[in-house]
Amino acid sequence: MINYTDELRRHNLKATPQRLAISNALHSYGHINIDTLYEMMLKKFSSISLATIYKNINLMLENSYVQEVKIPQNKSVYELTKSYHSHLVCTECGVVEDIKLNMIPLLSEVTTSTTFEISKTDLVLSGLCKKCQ
Amino acid sequence: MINYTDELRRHNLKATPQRLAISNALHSYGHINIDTLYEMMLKKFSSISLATIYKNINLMLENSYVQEVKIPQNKSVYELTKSYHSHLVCTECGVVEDIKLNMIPLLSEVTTSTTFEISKTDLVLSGLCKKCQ
DNA sequence: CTGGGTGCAAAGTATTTGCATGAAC
DNA sequence: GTTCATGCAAATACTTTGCACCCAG
Repeated sequence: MINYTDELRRHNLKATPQRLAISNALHSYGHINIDTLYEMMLKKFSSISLATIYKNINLMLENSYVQEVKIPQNKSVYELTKSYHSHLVCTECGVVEDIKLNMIPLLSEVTTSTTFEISKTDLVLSGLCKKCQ
Repeated sequence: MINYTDELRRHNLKATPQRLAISNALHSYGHINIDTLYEMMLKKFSSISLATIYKNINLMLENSYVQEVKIPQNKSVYELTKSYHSHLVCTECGVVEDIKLNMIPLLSEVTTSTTFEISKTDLVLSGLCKKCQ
C-alpha cells in the first residue's frame, strides 16, 4: 500500500480517499480498464459512482498523472505515468506489459523521410505471451 | 472513381452500391472516422443509415478489407488494408499520414528481451505536420 | 430464386453533466 | 471558509440489434 498523497498533489490533484485507492489499483494492476477499475473500487467504496471513476480518470489524464493505452480490438487501459516505454499485449489472455525499447533509430528514420515534428510515440506490440503460446 | 467490386468480392463481401461508395471514400480520404464517413455517404445516399455504416465497417474489419487505427485522444479512423506501415498524426489539425518504417531492428530487440511472440505492430507517431508547425 | 444487405426504430452500452451535499486544505 | 470532489439521477453519445423489405449474384 503506497501512499500517493504527495504524488497526487504534485499533479494538482487533491488527495481524496477515492483517488488514493485509484492510484493503488493502477499501481498493483499495472494496466487496468475502466470496468475493472470500477469493480476494484467497489470493494473499498461500496457506493462509489462510475461517474466518479470517469471524472477522476479524465482529470488525471489532463494532469498527466495517468496515461491511456489504446489496445487494438479492446478497451483502453490506464497506467500511472512512468518514463517512456512501449507495450506488449497478449491477444489471447489480454495481459499488458511494459517494455523499454530504443526508439532513437526509428525516430531519426522519421526525420529524414518526413517533415513532421514528432513529439509522442505510441507503440503497441500484439502477440502471445509465454503462457498462451 | 475506382471500381472496388472485385476487391470486395475477394474479401467475401457483396458489392453493393453502399460498399462501393464506402470503399471510394476510404480511398480518397486515406483515413476517415465514422462520423465523417457517414456525412460523406449522406451526400450520395440521402437515406443511408448510420447502422449500415457500422455494420459494414465491422464486417470489413472482420474480413480484413479495412483496418482500424486508434488515434491518441481522438476517434479511431479507418483505412483500406494496405501493406504494413505506421502512422503520423498531427495533434493540431488531425491529419493522418502513412509512413513506411523498418521495424526489423525493433522487433529483434523485442525477441531478445521478452518471451512474447509478436504478430502485430501498431505504431502511431504524434506531432506537428509541416503546415501546423 | 436465395442469401445477404439496407433502412428504420428501438434497445443497449458507454460517457458526461448538473446539482446538492460533504470533504480537503 | 473556500474550493473542489463525491454520488446520484438524468442527459447525451455511441454502437448494436431486430425486422420487414429489397437487391446482388
